[in-house]
Amino acid sequence: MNMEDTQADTARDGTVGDDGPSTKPELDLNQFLPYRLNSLADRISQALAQLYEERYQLNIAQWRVLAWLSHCDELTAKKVCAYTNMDKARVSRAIQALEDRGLISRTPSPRDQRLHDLHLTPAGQVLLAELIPAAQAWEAELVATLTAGEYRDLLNVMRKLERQLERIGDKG
Amino acid sequence: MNMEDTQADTARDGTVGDDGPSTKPELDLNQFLPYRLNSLADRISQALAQLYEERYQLNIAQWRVLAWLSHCDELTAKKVCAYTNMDKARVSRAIQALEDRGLISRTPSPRDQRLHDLHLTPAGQVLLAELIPAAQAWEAELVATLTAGEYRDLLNVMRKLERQLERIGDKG
DNA sequence: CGAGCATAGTTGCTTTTGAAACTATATGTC
DNA sequence: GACATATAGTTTCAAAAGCAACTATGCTCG
Repeated sequence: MNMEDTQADTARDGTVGDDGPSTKPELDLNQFLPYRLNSLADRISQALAQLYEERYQLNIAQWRVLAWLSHCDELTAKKVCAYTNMDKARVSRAIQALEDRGLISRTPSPRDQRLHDLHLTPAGQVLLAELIPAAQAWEAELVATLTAGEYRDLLNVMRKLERQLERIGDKG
Repeated sequence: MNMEDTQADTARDGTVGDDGPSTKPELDLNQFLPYRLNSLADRISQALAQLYEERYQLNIAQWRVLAWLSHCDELTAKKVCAYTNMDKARVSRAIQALEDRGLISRTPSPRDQRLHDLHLTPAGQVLLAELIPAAQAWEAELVATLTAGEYRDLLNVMRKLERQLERIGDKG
């Protein structure tokens, strides 16, 4: 943070002549949305993780499986992959860990033996009955300084970015 | 997505009597800001990464070091850690890789032999002269659907969240 | 000055992750 | 019905990441 004696910045307007005609490109990551968004999301994730990591020994993949299970009545590993954009190996390991701990059960689907239907066990339900309100309370505190309008606009803008991202990704 | 024959959902309003008085807590991750933000940031990062990974064989840590170097005249590994919230081992390895490729130089600071001042080599400058405009163009396309106001508001809200995050983190 | 503490950066080690190979089940075609 | 192909999920293996120990330098206070 000690910037008082950085003098090269005086050339920022490109008026220095001896370095060629094209102004040197600079990227201020603090003004660069992908970086800022990633940084913010990282910090939020890390802070929230304390809720489920320390208190319940869950990693983020396990937490996500449980959260999806809390409001999906039929869930498979495949669906978790699709919903969360996580690798199937990662999901597989998360599910296995949760099963080993007795938090979820895994039954082969009668319709298709390749699929395994996931369900919360009573123990899992108990855990979530504690964890979900805590997570919601934490989120409420996080957004406490936002007005209702700001919160709504934020979600709208995020939706816009998601759509635009798909559009960009499609055409390359 | 095939939900037409999931019948357990009929109990969603908590009117089922035999499962206790407290309504089952559900967490819809799609309405949960930490998840949504993380998901969006992940997708953006991943899409952007194609710019510097495929074309320039840079990973995200290396890209960040270069980007900071593009507008910091004095940079050390320590500062990169502070700015980017990355682990110092990760930063150290990124710096080493960049030096091995001749994109940056690393000179012990004359003031303090523990510090190493980082600088772009000409080769590094050439690379950035290509990469930075490409990254900025990509970002511009990403935010193309946002109005100026939406963009400004987004950054403002992100700043608010960052500040609130620190406040929450401080008190636990 | 010198002993003890702090700091910048590197290295070693363990865990986590992701890509790809693999298993087992299902489907489609002839 | 048999063969080719697709899909869900697991396992294996190599690369990446994080923690902690370590090195080297600098600082503080007696």
